[in-house]
Amino acid sequence: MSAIPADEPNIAAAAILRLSRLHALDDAALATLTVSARRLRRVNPDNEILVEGKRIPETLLVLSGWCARVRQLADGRRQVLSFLLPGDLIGLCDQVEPLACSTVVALTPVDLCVAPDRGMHPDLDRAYMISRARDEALLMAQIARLGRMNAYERVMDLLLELNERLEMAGLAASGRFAVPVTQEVLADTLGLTSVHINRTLQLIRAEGMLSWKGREVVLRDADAISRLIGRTAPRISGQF
Amino acid sequence: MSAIPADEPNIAAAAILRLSRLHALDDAALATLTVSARRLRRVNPDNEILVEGKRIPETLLVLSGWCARVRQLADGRRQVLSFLLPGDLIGLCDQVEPLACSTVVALTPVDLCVAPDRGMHPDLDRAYMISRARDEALLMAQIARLGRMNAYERVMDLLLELNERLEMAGLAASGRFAVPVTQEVLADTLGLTSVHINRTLQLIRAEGMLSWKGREVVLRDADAISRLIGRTAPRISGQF
DNA sequence: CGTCAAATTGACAAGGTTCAAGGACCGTGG
DNA sequence: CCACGGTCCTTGAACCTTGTCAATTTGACG
Repeated sequence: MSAIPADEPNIAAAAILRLSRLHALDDAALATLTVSARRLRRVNPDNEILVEGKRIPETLLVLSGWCARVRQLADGRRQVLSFLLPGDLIGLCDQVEPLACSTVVALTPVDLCVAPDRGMHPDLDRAYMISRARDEALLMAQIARLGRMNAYERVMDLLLELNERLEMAGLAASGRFAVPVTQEVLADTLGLTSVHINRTLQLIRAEGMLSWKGREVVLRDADAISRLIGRTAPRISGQF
Repeated sequence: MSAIPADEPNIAAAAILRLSRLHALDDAALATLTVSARRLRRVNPDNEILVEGKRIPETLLVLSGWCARVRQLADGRRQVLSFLLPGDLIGLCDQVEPLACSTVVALTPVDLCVAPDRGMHPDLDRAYMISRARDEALLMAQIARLGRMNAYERVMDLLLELNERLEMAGLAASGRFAVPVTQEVLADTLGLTSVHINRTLQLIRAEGMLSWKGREVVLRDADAISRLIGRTAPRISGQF
């Protein structure tokens, strides 16, 4: 969590912070990450990073920007399965000939790098495993949201989740963070229409629990909101 | 896929068939599985096999019966995340101190055994990895169902998925299989009420695509239904 | 035959969608 | 610097899918 050379132009800072919080990384692992992050790849909004059914050439690490795993139905309806934020891994799996089971698309300008291979650093491997477990837990949380929460709860719950995840990457503090996506995307995430997302957000803002100006969100009292909607954050391993 | 001793009292047949279809298993792996399956554990309906947040002592293999991964909201609402069918693994993950991120409950009388440890047979390890990837794909399919399908499509899509999964374990043939759960459970799975599930099933039956007597379901023409609702089955690796 | 859970039905309410239009915002080019 | 164009946000009204509540029927089983 220390040992990141201060002179690095740290595009990777958020990603490294998140990974090192999943599992403490030794200097060698940090160095490898830093080196990997130098070879970065930029992807523009709406460009596909992975395509459903195609081979996964390598595991990628999100350094900055937001991506989404999406599934498209035959008639064009779209469902966002999950957001991929800085520090998240794309295409991580133990398959030999892995096929992507969902398309991954950039929602904002995104900086990626190829994630260091497994088997190089035990610490890094551990962080990968924990990351994968959290991914799965997020999918489950998403199922519960879509299946059993109303619009109000879905929005709140998602915002709380984003707050937690971004906080881990140092991208949120005291309930304040950027949500650089349109209400349309939120709608496709929460199984609602953008019209209804809009109305729900207005209701929440009117209640004063939330401010949302431009792309900046501020949750007034995350704990209170958690209690209000009865949220239980996913727990995977010891600390988190 | 052969080599299962014919004299075994084969409670484990379905599970072994499924696993061997995920990845061909050599005789040693089959033998190990067969031995593991001898020490079986019976769980009665509504009993919890894993509890959210508790440690996962060992990976289990479902031999017979249906289980469900469920998430309970604070006010009692319940969401079934996925069904666990014969041949499915419970608690499979690479964590060192893994915590269950969902409760697993028996829906019917269930026979389980402890799954052979990893690292014993390469074939078995591969089957495990593929199984885990499929699990994840099923979660994603579930998200798309809940987020972007209506009641009619949700029911159809779930039945098609169950047909495919049970077929792989030899428990479904030509669209015929048992669904040993109440409409209440289906409702908790599909994010609907049991009343609405009931009405939707009646509609589907009236259209003649489906018969559902007792706990026996018959899909008249699975391919036609697939096309009708624009279903695309999840693909993970080469064959499946 | 009685009992209990599960399935079914009806009437009504509500949450969310649809469609259509107007307004705010922002980068671009003249 | 301002006008233009596009995307996103916002709003209203009608509509429809699904939920709620409560009662009735069915079916399995002792």
